Amino acid sequence: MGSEEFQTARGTRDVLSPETWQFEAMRRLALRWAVRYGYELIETPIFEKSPVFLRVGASTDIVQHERYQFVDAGGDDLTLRPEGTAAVARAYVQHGLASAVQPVKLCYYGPMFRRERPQAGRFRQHTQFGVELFGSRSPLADAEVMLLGCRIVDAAGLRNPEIRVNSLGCDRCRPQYRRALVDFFTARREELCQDCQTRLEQNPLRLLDCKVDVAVRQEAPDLENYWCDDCRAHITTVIEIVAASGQIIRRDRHLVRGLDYYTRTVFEVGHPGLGDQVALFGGGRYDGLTANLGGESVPSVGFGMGIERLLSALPTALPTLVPDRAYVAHLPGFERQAYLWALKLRDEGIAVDADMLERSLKAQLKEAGRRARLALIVGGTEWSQGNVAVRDLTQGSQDVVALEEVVEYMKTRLQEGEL
RNA sequence: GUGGAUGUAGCUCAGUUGGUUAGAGCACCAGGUUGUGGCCCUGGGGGUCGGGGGUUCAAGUCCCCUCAUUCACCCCA
Repeated sequence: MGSEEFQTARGTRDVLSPETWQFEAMRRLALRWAVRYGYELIETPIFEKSPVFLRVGASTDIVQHERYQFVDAGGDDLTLRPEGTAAVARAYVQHGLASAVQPVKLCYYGPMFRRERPQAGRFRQHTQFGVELFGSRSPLADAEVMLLGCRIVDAAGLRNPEIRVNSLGCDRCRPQYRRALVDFFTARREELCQDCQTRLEQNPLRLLDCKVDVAVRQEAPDLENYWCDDCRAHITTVIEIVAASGQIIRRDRHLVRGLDYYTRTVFEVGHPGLGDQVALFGGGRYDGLTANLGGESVPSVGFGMGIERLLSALPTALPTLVPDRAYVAHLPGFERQAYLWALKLRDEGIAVDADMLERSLKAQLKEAGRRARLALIVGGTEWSQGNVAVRDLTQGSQDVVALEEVVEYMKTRLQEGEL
């Protein structure tokens, strides 16, 4: 097991083969769909100057308590990114993408860091795929990002995902609702749990999704009755478009989200197998974000998707990208010839292994049987006649092939992979 | 940050009311077959019993602390 101090840090883990290939396949799947929907790929650093995140989520748990923040040797105050949106918005402003052709549709894929207590589907380092659509205030934009997310989930093998959606209103209507909410809960303060009493002061909207005070919250005023005409029209249209596409969507009047930059639309897609609390992906609209980062105000929508969660929820593994392998075994005295053949076959595009432990033919074939589909056996009478024995390790059959035909023979017998 | 459960070989786990050198299956290596894997047989390597302290003639086993894992809460992907 090894010494404790030399193990992965809490909430992090190694991913070994074959699981690594599942991650790789997932990444390709997500990017493939994003490209179909017209997105460009962006990569931002995994750490940013701390103010980038502080500015965007000052009141949220993930930047208040869960930050991996450090001061480097030069005195810079830096933070490992806890989410993708702030960083991508920062890049949008920094590179003047506001003057590019709108809308600007970007997607990203990479690790995120939050110092949380690990548990099922929750890690201190996890991988997110996300998209951000800048420059459109149309309900079509909201619908499009939701639908893209659902396509990826569905294509990965989780059929018929269900979107839960809500509108938090805008600068005009949300303050009124907020006041009504505070009034309502203040009057019934004694009935609230400890957490909710503090939420009442810090983030009243959060009272809506408390799992303890379900009875009280049922009676709380509904956002729907406070939406202004524009907000009402917006969320209504979003739901109509998504539904018209055949995608399941329903409003959840208790859905609010943790990042406080959201305006109007917020949404989540969960999965029963993961427990109802955790979302596969979630996001919303954040019309004021770029303004907070020193740019002009640009309407935008996006989501973040938890890759570890999605992979662990899949009923069956993703198709593998790994090609069939071959193994070049040898009789005593033919190590060098065998190795040269392995090199030649690799140059021909075939995945090939060869013995590096000076093992017996028996041991070589044993290893080959575990990791390869075909084994070449170099040496002996076949070799002296200009041939080589090729053994099919799944069937147990064996052919003698002329050396000049080996490459072609192998290519037709082995299934190619994407890697 | 709060609460519960669990830590014995690479993996999955036995280990009787505390009692000799801590076991099995799988995996790994070698031999049986000096030109052929998968089955079978034989042998082998591999463990500070998570760590520290305590009780005891004696601790994997009992007690305390600690660390890790895990589940739930908080929050979130």
